[in-house]
Amino acid sequence: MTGPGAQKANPPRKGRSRPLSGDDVVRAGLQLLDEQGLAGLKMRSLAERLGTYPATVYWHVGNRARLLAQVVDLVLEEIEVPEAGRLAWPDWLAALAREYRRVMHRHPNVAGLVASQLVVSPPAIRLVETVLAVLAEAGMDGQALADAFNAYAGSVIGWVALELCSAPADAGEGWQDDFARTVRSVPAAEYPLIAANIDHLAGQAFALRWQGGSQRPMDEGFEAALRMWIAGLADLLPAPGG
Amino acid sequence: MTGPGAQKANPPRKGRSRPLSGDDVVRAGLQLLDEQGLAGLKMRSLAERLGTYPATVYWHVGNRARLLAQVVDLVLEEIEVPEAGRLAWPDWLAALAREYRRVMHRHPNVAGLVASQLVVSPPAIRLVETVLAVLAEAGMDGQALADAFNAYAGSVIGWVALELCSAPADAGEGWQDDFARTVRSVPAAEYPLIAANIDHLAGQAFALRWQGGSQRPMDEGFEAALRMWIAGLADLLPAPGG
DNA sequence: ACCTGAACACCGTTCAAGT
DNA sequence: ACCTGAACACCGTTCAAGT
Repeated sequence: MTGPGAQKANPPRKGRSRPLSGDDVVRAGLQLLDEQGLAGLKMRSLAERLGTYPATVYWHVGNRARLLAQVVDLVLEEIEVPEAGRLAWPDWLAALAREYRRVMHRHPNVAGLVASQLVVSPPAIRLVETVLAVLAEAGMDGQALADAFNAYAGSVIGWVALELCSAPADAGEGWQDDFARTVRSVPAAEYPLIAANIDHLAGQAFALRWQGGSQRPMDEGFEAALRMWIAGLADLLPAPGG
Repeated sequence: MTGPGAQKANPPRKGRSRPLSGDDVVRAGLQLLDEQGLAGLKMRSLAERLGTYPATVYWHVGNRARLLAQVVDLVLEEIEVPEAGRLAWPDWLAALAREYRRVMHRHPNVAGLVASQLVVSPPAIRLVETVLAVLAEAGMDGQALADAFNAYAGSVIGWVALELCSAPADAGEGWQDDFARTVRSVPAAEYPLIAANIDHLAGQAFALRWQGGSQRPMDEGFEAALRMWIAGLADLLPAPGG
């Protein structure tokens, strides 16, 4: 009765010769995350997209939390680490930060996951080692090295996660316009500096914008933050004469 | 049959004279979030704790997303802004960052929410104004002011969110020990710098730790990051001669 | 080893009705 | 205005069984 030509592909079925692999599932999960957001990445939807049943997805990835961790790893592997030795350490750290941000902008919904999970995974560890190598070359060592790494990594990852946060799913149509109006009409008496600089702040500053960084990238803001981090790192270096 | 003395308070009922207010609900929501985590903050649990029905909670706060936003605001209001004019701008910015972190450590599960939501709310805007005032006093203006604000705020909020991220709920008992062992035994051939500095990194550096900042605060790491941010901000200032 | 088919428990949300 | 009682839709997860 359920003959060929199922137009809607509603019953899970698909021309597949090779059996499904864990990698297939994770890759499809990333696609779904990119297209539909974190809430849209449902085990059921994923199964449907793969032409199987939920239990099959579970067989391959364990559960949703593990799937998300693997998706994060997949994205971290997209990061192309700058060549060592060709750049001075400030330029190298800047280049890696830009590359990290570039990859996260390709997968905006992953940025928050990186920041919210306690990831200890091969792709992450590999990145750590390369950053440590550069900081060590700059003259860092021991506790200072660890501190500098945490300061740099935490700033970059955290800042980009903040940039790429998204609007509440709850929000209706006119929501953005409403907020834009609200922000643009803050009372100058109460908030003189916001009012005086409103053209540089409205829609562009944290807590005063109504679009995530995916809709409206904060390119100049990131470059300024990058200058700040790099200049500040130089300050953490042991005195040259030391 | 269901006489008095319901020992378990299982059926929602509670001695309450005053009707429930929206604030009551939000405050109870924060309590639940602090005690049980984000996944534990369920509309049903919240209703039970308040001695009512889920629909009552919805009547007061709309839906879960709006509840979370209000909880964030409640926490932001705990922040005690340092007095203006008594501190030089670098010290004032450092004091505010420490105070922000202190409040977030009181409510570790809120730190990630601040970073993941596009909040535009009165408590947030008030904080923005005070930071802008200090940056302006330091000599910032216009686009540079906005950039410096974003660099500072994004770094502080992002870094603390990263520090306070939590372990996957999925993790079993021996999970932390397993990870500790894995990290402590990274092959020195592949990861020479991690191996060489393992005592300063294991359990303390991003991507190499197995506890969130709530279990193991990164006090020194934060102070180092703070030095980096402040020193870097000075670098963003217009030249004194300008 | 890999997949099917169906079910369970649970949670956000809503609705009609009460006071 | 504020609350009750019950229901709906949906989603993560599991289980027994197939090949």
